[in-house]
This record gives sequence, structure tokens and C-alpha cells, in this order.
Amino acid sequence: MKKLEPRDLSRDQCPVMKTISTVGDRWILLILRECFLGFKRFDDFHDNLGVSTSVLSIKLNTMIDRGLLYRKQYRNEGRRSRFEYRLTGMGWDLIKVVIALMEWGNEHLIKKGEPTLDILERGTGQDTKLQLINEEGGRTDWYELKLRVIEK
Amino acid sequence: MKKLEPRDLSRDQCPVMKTISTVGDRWILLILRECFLGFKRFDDFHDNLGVSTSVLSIKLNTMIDRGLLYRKQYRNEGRRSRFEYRLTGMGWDLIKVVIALMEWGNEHLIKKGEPTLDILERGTGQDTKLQLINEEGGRTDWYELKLRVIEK
DNA sequence: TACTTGGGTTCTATTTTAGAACCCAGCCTA
DNA sequence: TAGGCTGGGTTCTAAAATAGAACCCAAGTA
Repeated sequence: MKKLEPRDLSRDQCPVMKTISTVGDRWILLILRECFLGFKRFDDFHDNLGVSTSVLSIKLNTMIDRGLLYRKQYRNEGRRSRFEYRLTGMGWDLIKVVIALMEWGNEHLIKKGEPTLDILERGTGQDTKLQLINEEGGRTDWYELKLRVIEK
Repeated sequence: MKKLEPRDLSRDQCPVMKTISTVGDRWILLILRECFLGFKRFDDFHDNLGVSTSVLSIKLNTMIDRGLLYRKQYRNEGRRSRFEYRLTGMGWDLIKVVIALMEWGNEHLIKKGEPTLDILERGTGQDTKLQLINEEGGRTDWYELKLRVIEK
């Protein structure tokens, strides 16, 4: 049994590639950003993203089909019923991706002195940062990584 | 001076949005994956990704223009000169994004028992995982987050 | 019933991609 | 030097996706 190398993984086997084919779409990523900021409604997304209603509708339904979002009907008194789009657990887990995008943007695209978005720890107000952690809880240096094929 | 809320950031000011407009493109994400796996050459990308040469050429040049990659000419003895495409420091920093995509894929898209890709710590062989860390070095719970507008 | 709100759907033009054919350049060898 | 091989595109046509606007259907209320 020949040992599999990372390069040998087919497109079907590579988690990165699989994820990209699920969410690696500009509009889906932007909608995820909206969801993490707390927006929920069709017109919020539409106004914020400047996307056509047809594309927005398709993308929202794609995200529902893929288990990232679910629709919940609600109604305010004296108003017609509406829908909000909420993250599933699976969709919520993409927060790591969104935060990674944010950190990279803050580091490389946002000028010093300009307002920008950041994630703080709720209880303490402390700034946070994504870090790779090993099994003992220690930090792993970004340059000390090894790719491997494993079986979960 | 009215305090800015995260929701008030314009598209130009939001780091997530800015990053998405830089790299939130399926082909660019896939090319990044290739780069992180160590592939460097036009034909590697072409074979692995099943992308047309025209799109690949455009995307590679886009990534060069945006500072994610640079081209380096090289030549093996007895062969014609070729080009390899290497990550810049800026491009390397997107490793957080790629790892986040990988972790999500491993959690939600790869079946148990199937081979998949993982990141280990080089010196110890220990498994690693992305985690949010606060200023004191402690872990921040994924549900204890607060979005804020700051100035870097 | 008419009107307002809300979430699309349809349509046309434009842009991007898919896939194949074609082309140009760098080297080496006969 | 000519021809061949390798390497990285470029061009072209058809298909798919998007942009942007007009249009439409449904849920409520007055």
C-alpha cells in the first residue's frame, strides 16, 4: 500500500478543493460576511452588496441547498410575513475563513489610521488573532508546518 | 464624532470585502492551494486544476499584479528556460485562509475513513488547529466574539 | 379592492469561462 | 541553419454567469 502524498490527492479528496467548490464563490463569500455581521434579510444583502436580485436569489438558495443557511419566516405586527436567512452550524464554522480574510485584509489592504473591522474577545475586550495551535496547546510557527495525508 | 459601527463600514473600508475582491475568486483560491502544496509551474497548475490555459494565464498575471505571486525564470541543463510562480510574503500570509478552508472541508465535507490533507507541526508531528488567541495568549471561545471598528 | 411591501423572475446585453486550435519563443541536435 | 521538442501562452467560438432593468406574484392592511 503506497503511502499517499498531499500532491496525490485527487480533487475529490482534497478538503481545500472541496471547500472552494462549496464556498469559493465571490458572492457566497460576501453573503457570509453579511451573515457574520448580523444581516439576515434579502434586502439587507441586496443593498449592502450591490448584487442583482437574480444572482442574490440564486446564491442564497445555493447556500441553503449546501447547508450553510436556512430560511426562517417571521412577521412583524402589521407587516407582511418576511424571511430571514440564518447561518446553520455548518455555516457558522466558516467563521474561521471569514476571520482569516479579515486579518489578511487588515494586514495588507487597509491603510494605517483608517477605520477597519476587528474581532475582540467579548468578556475582556482584548484583541484576538488567528493562530495555529498544536495538540499540547502550544503555538505552531507558521513556517514550521508539514502537510500530510491522514485518515480522520 | 459619531462612533462607527461594523455595519457602517463601506465596501472600501471593510477588510473582509477588500480581501474578497482581491482573492475571492475560485481560480485564485485554487491556485493558492497549488502554491501551498509546492507546485510552481504553469503546466502543474494546468494539469491539476483542469483550467483552460487562457483563464490560467489571466489569473496568474492577476495574482502577480496584486502582489500575491512573482515569476522567476529558471533553466534546467539541456532544457529551455521556464518560469516558476512563487508566493510573495503577502501571498504566503494567505495560508491562514487556505488552512481555514481545509479545516472546514475536513470537518464538513470529507467522510470519516477517507484520506485527506492535514497540517502537522514539523518538529513534533503534532496535529494543529486554527484557534483565536487573545492578547494574553489565552484561547478565545468562538462564541465570545465582539466585532468592533478600530483604527490600526 | 387598491395599495404597499417584500422577494423574487424574466429579459437583454455584457462579461467570463470552457475547450480546442493555433502560435511564438527558447534550446538542442543533425 | 533547419527542424523538432518543449513551454507558455493567444485566439476563437460556444456556453455559462453576471449586470441591470423591467416586470411579476404574494402577504397584509385600510
